[in-house]
Amino acid sequence: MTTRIQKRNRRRILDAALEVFSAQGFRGATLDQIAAEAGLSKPNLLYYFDSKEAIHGALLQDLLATWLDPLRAIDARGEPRAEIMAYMRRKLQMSREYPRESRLFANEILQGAPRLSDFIATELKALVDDRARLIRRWIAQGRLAPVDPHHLIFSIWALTQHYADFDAQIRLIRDSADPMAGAEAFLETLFERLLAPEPVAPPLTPPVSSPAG
Amino acid sequence: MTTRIQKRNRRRILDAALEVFSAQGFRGATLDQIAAEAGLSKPNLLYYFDSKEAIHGALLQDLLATWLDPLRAIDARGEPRAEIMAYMRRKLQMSREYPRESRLFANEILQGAPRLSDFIATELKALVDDRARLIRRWIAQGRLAPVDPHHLIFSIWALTQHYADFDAQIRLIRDSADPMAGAEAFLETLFERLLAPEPVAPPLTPPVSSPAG
DNA sequence: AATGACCTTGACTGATTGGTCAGGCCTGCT
DNA sequence: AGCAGGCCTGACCAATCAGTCAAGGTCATT
Repeated sequence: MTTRIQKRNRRRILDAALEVFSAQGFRGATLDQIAAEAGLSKPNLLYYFDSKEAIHGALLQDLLATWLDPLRAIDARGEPRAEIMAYMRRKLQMSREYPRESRLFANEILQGAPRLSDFIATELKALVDDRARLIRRWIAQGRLAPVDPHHLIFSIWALTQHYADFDAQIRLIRDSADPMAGAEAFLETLFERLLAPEPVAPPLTPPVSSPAG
Repeated sequence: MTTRIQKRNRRRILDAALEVFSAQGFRGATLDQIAAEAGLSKPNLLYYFDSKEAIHGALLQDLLATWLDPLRAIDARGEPRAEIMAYMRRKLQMSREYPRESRLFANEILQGAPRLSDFIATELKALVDDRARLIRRWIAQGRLAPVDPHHLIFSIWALTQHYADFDAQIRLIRDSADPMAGAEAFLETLFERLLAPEPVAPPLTPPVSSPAG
């Protein structure tokens, strides 16, 4: 059973670890930093978690448990453009509310995804492929502009996570106190125009002169 | 003066260091790794460079010397949409040809840009602000759709660099041998639709009933 | 082939780091 | 109050790391 103290200290440690790992990467972070941030001693950290790896693994597990939710929430029965716009908005919201988690993830991928390759190759890939099929169906129905579904998903990831992952750069370039100001409106315009089915010419039935069935 | 051997070994070291730093980050990389990758002994590395910091600094300096070129090359006299499309294509080309440099940069920004804040706050910001003014002028002339220039630039960075920085993830999701296949066509569609001035209604002169000058 | 500058390295050092451990403290229960 | 479990820590260890150094090897020039 888990005591009150355990619950509190595990939470403290994971929060401190998220702060440090997301800012320094796995190898750059030290247990001393995490211990200081958590207000605990280093041996005490190791009383609650077996190792540095274990702390990091627990963080990743927490993250992955909800990482796919926004993508999963795309509803096949909804209106295509509204569904994708809502997905983009959910991802942007995640960047705003959980920038440390986004950077933790980015750090892992940047280093070649050594600890995430299994998750990505199985769970994430399966979900993405499924959503790509759905988008392709929507396109075939003429309800979305014909775009490559994988690249569409990647573009949503890239654009939304950029605001969390490259926050330091954006802050230095924009004078605004809120580096994400205006981002949502911009991305809405961008994806509205990308996905609007209007500019798509209906499938041409070329004026056939040859005898057809 | 620099001898033939110096030139060769410095190049070897910087190439090895780029490989290791871009994959592991500054703190994650070790001189032993770099030495092994370069085929030199660790003391020999330190014969050519004063310290680990010095190697990393030399890499950043090399990178920053050309990092702004694509943005600088936007020509105020050119056709607005063509200029921005060409900029996007140059950035994508950089991600294709120099993914390690892109990841080196991304690593730095992710960690809060400790070694780049000066460059970003001065050189990069000045150039971005200048380009933003140019884009705003183009928009005022009705030659581009009205979009926030800063977000437009950020979106080009996000979308193009994503293919280099998140390469590991993309590889695992796409079966294609070339993770960037189709990226250029997709991004061309995306930015064509975003920037096309057509959907923009001309500035409304509302049917005024009150006396106007 | 001799000279001197340049190049290379094994062996080392001090600092940092992840992790251990024996012992002491606190907390909740009776 | 006393006790048993869970909780906490100073001191320590072995491994790893950036960086040093003295000594020996190599190269171009004469």
